[in-house]
Amino acid sequence: MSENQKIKVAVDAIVFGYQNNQLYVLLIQQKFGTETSYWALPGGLVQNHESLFDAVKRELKEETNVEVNYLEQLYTFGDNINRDPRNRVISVAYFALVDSTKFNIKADTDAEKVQWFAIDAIPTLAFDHNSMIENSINRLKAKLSYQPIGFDLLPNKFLFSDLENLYCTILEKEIDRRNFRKKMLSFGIIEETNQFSPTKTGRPAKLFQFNHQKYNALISEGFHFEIKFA
Amino acid sequence: MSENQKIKVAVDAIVFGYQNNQLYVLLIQQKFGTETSYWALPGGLVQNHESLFDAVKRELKEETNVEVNYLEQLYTFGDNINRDPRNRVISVAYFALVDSTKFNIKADTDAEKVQWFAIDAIPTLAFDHNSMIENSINRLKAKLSYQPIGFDLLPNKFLFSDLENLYCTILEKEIDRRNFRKKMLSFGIIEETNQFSPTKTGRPAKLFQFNHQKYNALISEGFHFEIKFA
DNA sequence: TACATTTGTGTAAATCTTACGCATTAATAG
DNA sequence: CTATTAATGCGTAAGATTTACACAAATGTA
Repeated sequence: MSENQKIKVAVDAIVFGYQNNQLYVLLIQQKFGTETSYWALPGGLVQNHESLFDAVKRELKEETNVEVNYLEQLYTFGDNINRDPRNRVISVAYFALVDSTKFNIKADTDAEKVQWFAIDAIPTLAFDHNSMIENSINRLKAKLSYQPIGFDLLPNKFLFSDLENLYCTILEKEIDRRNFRKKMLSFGIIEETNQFSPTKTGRPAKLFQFNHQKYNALISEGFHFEIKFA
Repeated sequence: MSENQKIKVAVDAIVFGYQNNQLYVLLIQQKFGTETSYWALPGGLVQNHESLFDAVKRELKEETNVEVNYLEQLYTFGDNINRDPRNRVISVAYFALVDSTKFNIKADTDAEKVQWFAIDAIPTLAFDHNSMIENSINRLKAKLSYQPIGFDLLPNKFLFSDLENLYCTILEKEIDRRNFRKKMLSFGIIEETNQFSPTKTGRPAKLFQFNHQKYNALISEGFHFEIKFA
């Protein structure tokens, strides 16, 4: 029983972005390794004296040049003991949300290519990365209803219609515009700016922004965000 | 950067039980290791060709003689790189719910002692196990409202008043008995048996049971359990 | 036989959710 | 410069859910 443990620990990041009414995932193609011909999630082995959290952030920066807004541990994949053909590797997956318009993704040290993939056009990936993504989409969907994380996918200032579309798109549901707006505003965590958007057509729209402080204050009073749809 | 990775992978189990209107956690005292004087969560290193899930179940069985009802991955603790003074160890924590009346806990191969501790009387534990427990209590509280997992802490057949007390105790809230019952029954996942309880005093109470099949059927139709309190 | 104790049940008020349509603003085309 | 198009912004009534609340029924015990 006490043979030496030879399990490797990796981290992987599922980074979501949102643009043009579509949800995207950030993928890379590795320079080295056994599966260089497949696209894969950014990630890699954890260093001996590095926290898991730091490891994901490092890998992301190194491989894609992205720095994240919202990062959360998703799940540790370690039940399929052959998930990586080289060694026994368990992977701690993190999921992240970013404003994808803000980044200049570029393949760096360890990656050959980096690219945003629309989530309904993801190819077959290395290892078990497809199922990791599945998994995190479910988490994202669930969280969207009970934590105000949609904002992390949007620019700082956004249109109400963008926010609404984001919810529609990700949850794959129709939403009543009036009820959505009423509910969202009722929390008091979104404030209007006095800027207007450069819309292409139709009545110009106010830009709104999420008020983190207000939200944190509410949270500490026991407030619980929740938004649902028919 | 590419020095050999020397990180060990462990699993730990936070096993909850419920008795006498109190929530309990199962703890052991280790026979070997650096922290034999502290109580600790059952757990240990994962074997090379064993899934994480199998590892927890094995450790639990070996150390405490408990086999679980409900087992779920909680979180992977790996940010505090000195959490175990011997080596860099990351631990994948699982949380479990059992009907504690059903088990005959006994210290086995690797454990010196095993004991249920009421959660408001937990001593200072080995490693970062206190915070793991904190963490899982929060998860338990949250889950209780949106998954019917309370039943896993109770015997197969239970009194409505037990179920109610369980919710009160864990959530630390007052609950209106009538509304609770009405709501719970409205889901149609609990059925009454025709047995009555051996209560010590007062009107005898019907025994109820959770109908797993019914619940699964509902789930696959998109049903979402949810029970909240003022 | 009355008392203590616990189970079992219904209803009205208040709150939250849903459904739904029209006026406003600006750009564009005629 | 006027009419058209496209999007924003707003309110109300009906329905559903949640909350608050009290008394009768069944048993054991003194």
